[in-house]
Amino acid sequence: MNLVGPTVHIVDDDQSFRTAVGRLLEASGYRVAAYESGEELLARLPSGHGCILLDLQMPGLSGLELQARLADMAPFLPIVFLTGRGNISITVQAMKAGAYDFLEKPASSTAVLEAVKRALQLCETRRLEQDRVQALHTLVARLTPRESQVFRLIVRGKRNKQIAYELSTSERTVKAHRHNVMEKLGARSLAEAVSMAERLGLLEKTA
Amino acid sequence: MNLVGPTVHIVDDDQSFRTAVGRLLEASGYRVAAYESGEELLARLPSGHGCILLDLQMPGLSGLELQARLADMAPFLPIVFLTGRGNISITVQAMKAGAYDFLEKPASSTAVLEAVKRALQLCETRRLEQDRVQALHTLVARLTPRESQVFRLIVRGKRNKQIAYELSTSERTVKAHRHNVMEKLGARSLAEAVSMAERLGLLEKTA
DNA sequence: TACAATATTGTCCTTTGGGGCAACGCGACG
DNA sequence: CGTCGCGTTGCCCCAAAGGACAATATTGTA
Repeated sequence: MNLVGPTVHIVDDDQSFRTAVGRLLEASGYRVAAYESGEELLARLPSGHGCILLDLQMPGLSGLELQARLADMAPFLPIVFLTGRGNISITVQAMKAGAYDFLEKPASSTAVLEAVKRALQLCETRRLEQDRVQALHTLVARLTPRESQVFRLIVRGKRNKQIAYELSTSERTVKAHRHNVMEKLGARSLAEAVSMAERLGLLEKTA
Repeated sequence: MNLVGPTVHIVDDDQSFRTAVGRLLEASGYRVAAYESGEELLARLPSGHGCILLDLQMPGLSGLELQARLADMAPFLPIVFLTGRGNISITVQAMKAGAYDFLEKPASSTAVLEAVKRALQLCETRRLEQDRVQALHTLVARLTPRESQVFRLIVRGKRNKQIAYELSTSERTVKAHRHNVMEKLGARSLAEAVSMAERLGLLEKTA
């Protein structure tokens, strides 16, 4: 699904605007998907590489409301607001909520293209980071419940003896689990295992 | 120096405004320091717990220019813009540059107080985080050059043997350094040492 | 010059970690 | 009913780490 290249999702209730901006972006080599409302965007929730060009005032979901929904549902798609009736207060709200940029209509072609270009770069960065974390999650998910317990204790510096005591089992058993953990995670040293746990936030949580 | 409580630094070229806002904040129990220009603020660079209330248009340094300077010089002081002649573009610039909030004159007392209150909370959060990192830096700084080298290799999962080889010394020596490292860092396990290194970004850098 | 910090190395012993080999009990699923 | 995944455990052995005790060499500085 990612073979299609970056897609710019345009959400605006003004049909002529969608067409105009869509042509501009397509002329620059981007794939474009247009939506008449926030509800429509949510219905065909975009995935993959891209960004969102969002109007502020629309019938139904407002831009800010849609932004809030998207923060959960499509966290890697940067949002660029592009609106005609903005004000400072709204702008601040949008930026605080994580908008990547905020442009005013009419915006110059170069401004829009520049914003889209950078937003797509950000999307790529987010996805790479997401992929790294996802890969770690996948590895950790393959641990059995018991192995997972042992893992948490290992990366907190507990000795096999202590782990055995805390889990009410024998040291030999802990060794077996420990072996499985390291193998399943592909960690060639304790340092690697700790590092993985750190990136997954397993060290603060259970503190 | 931190016994004095949070200080709100007001930077505005309008004397009557400084006085008015200053009184409002003092009435709410904050310490206040007022500055007529960005240059004046930089000259008596504030330290400690606080935040900055910043006008946009001023003779000399503009608000955005001052913000850029402060990002380096006082990174824990959140900046709240409070200006009468703002526009969306400027707002976006300020927010992208890390401003905490952006209010328009005239702003209601409650809006100003609320923004200041939250900015001070953010300052506190930043300072706590900063203190943690600083504490780690201090510990690591106490390592001798050789110990530091050993530390970097330890937290990357290298065996004493390998470290000895890489540093062209004996395994016994590495053991000695390793012992010193763990003691100086107060790490009771390898996991703790790795965790400290991770927080200091020592694992990506030398990767 | 003498002291302090740093880097170095040795021997000896104990504790821990890691792995091989083998085995048992249990619950799930076909 | 048999297989499989999971958790369990024992014995034995080797490698690695940690600590005790001791010592040497270099260098910068009081």
